Amino acid sequence: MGCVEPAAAVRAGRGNRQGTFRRWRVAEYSLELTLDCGQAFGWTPVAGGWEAVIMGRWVRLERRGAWLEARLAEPVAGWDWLESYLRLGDDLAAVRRALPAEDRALQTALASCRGLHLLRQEPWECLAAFILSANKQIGQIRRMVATLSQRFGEPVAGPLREREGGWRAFPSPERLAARSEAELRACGLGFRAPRLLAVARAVAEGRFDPWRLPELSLGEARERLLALPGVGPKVADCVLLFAGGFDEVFPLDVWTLRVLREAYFGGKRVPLRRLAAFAAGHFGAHAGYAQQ
DNA sequence: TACCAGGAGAGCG
DNA sequence: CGCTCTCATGGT
Repeated sequence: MGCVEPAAAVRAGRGNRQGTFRRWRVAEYSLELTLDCGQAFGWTPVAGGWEAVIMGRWVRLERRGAWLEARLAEPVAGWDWLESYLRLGDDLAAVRRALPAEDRALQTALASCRGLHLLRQEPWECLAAFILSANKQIGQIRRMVATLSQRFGEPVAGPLREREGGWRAFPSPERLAARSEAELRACGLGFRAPRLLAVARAVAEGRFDPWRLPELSLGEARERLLALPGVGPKVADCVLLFAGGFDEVFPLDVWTLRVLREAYFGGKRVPLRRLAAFAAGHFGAHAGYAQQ
């Protein structure tokens, strides 16, 4: 039954309470580990909390003792969208129990990442961000996402921020598709600009629908992602895991490859496809949590 | 200044 | 296939 205390859920009418403030009693939830681990790139630490625009709304999250608090700029009718995004229903203890107990390297990693949740992000923004991630560091990815939002994103109600011209959502496919490659390059995207633009146009024109990925089988979803320019195995797996609801996916990047080689193959050089096969078999249904 | 960053795509043998 | 090189840009 997850991290949400049943009494709180009942009292709040299962998340349908109206307003700009909501809090959940959580057993295990680290905002820092969850929002700053490289799965999402839009969150900023502000005055002891975390702020971002998600699902078209400005949101501030803060941890107070056993409570996770959310604050909005405008009232909403319900909170399911945020509970889903944060995956508040995930029972981390149950996830840990389902992962291989005899794996010491994994158990050590789990112990140091207590409270790290996967997120269920918006498919389009997640796809775009990971297309931008190619050969970039996390800080640079954040900057690209922020610049695109500032210049091309939809304005969103939020607290005053004079210097940056207010809060904006990550630009929709349609808004990006209306721009030129030169305008995207001017945001520091480099060779990623034509890739992002091509995918934005594919989505805007209805040739690809990232919101429908969860309806597909894993194989089908991955295949469709890989057909897009700028999307290879790593980016595809990140989108499948962080936005597609496929928890069994284990994205292989340079860091996880390094760790896998160290922990399970004595640091020796191993063919990438062998590492992929090992990860797929070893970690099981919650491989995504193991990877994070 | 040289090197590299949580990849992908093109060009080889 | 599997390997290597290139691709823009900004930060150490």
